[in-house]
Amino acid sequence: MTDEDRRPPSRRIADQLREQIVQGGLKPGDRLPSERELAALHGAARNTAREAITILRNEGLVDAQHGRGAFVRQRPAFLRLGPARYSRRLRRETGLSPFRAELLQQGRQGHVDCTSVKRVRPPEDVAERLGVSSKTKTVVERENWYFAEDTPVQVCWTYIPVGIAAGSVLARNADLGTGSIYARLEDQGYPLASIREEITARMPTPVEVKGLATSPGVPVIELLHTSYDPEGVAFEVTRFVMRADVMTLDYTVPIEQ
Amino acid sequence: MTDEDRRPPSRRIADQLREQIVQGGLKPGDRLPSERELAALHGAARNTAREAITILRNEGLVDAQHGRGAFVRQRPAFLRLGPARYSRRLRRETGLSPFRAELLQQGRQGHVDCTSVKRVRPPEDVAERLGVSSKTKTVVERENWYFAEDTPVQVCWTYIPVGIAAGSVLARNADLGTGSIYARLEDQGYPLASIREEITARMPTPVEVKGLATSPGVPVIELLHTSYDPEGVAFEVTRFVMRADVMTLDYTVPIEQ
DNA sequence: CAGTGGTCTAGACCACTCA
DNA sequence: GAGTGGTCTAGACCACTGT
Repeated sequence: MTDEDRRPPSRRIADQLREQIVQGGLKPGDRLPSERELAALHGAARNTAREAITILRNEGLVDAQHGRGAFVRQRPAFLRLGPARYSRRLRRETGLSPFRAELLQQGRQGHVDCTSVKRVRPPEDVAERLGVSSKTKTVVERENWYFAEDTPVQVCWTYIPVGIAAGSVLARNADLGTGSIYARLEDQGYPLASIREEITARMPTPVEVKGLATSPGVPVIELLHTSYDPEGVAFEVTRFVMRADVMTLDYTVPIEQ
Repeated sequence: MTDEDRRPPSRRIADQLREQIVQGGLKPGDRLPSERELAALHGAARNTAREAITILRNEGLVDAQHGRGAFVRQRPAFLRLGPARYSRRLRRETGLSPFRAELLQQGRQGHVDCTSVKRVRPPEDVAERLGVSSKTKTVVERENWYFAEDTPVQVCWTYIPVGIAAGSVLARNADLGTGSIYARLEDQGYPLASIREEITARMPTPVEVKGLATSPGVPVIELLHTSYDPEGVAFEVTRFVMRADVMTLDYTVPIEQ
């Protein structure tokens, strides 16, 4: 009656499949009926069955694979990133970068590829946070790709004022050594005292879909990180783009009275 | 040559429109050519032009309106939510809830609707954080809808152990009074000392699309908030679901040495 | 090879918006 | 009423995956 029948067929088919997924009749990893099967089953055209599956893909519930079928999406083990990864103690004890240290704590493995280091004009929002001009090449940009067990999970671009990076390994694409980037920034006279992180989410661009091996229906988290020294001077900004399906951010913050 | 021509027509049309959008030839709020116009323009079927627009919608770049056309999406003014909104000082000075206090600071207006208060069995993850059983009705659940200038921006479900809420206004759907929920929790002997927030993003469910008046192509941020008293006892958990297109989370966190 | 999803065509009717 | 997006049909060919 009522709503049930007013729904267009593609919605009805989608709703029915979704029901089976959330109820557990279709489990993560299970294959859905093929588009042609679904169409025959519901007395509809194949495009209509296809539209139903598209709806579920856009909700992130289903993952279609060319030539294989459409599958109930598996949520990979979640990575957690919290501010604890920036602590000097952790850096000293493990000698690792924040990302790898955090992964290690969770009993996982990962690596980071630095794909480019160059001097650039900073984006507007980065320039603002660093207090430098966005008109000229005032910063060093380092591009990094992060992998957990060989699957890409995030990209980032780190911006460091030229005055801080110049002459140090920070301005070159070379091994950053023990303790990674924050240890080198400390060497330059900028110990990390506090961070600001601004977070939002959006759909990935086509480039990001390719690079992060994600699929439509999976958003990305965009995080703008700023590092401050004990005097409150911003000395580094990083823009992260993370696969939302594998990432949880985790903040514990004292509340000022 | 090469890649340009191997792309299917729908992609080519989408890429071309995207180019115009990011270059600025098509500005936020501008109407795209109609599906029929696009089809004629490219010598393709209407469905092909439509597919191109669907691609852009799924990227969150375009918003289609039945009977009116497809428009380059306007990013509404961003709301910022930071931990500062939980400070007792702000609560005392304004007498407002964290949400309205934060909005006020940004020169904006909003309101909150509490749509239900009942005793329930807590979800697994909530029970875990509160240290209560998820088998029985150990918590009071309060559902709230948040509006900024009359547009819905987030929903949340707040869970308070029955032992803390019972007998107080927290267990009833009534005006919470000056300072709102955290003032009442303080009255009950639980002043807020620190918070933990766990953040991820995903596509909205159909119910959320309807309730938050968002459209496909706009993800939601899911935030699990836990409140701790000075002894580190968790006394309240809230699950937020926020429209990612209007929301930025903003954390400033000291780094432990 | 058969079966799958990816894409396209050329129509059709409906529901909505706006003048 | 004209124009828009929303949905559907019944075909077709391609590209990919598996056996």
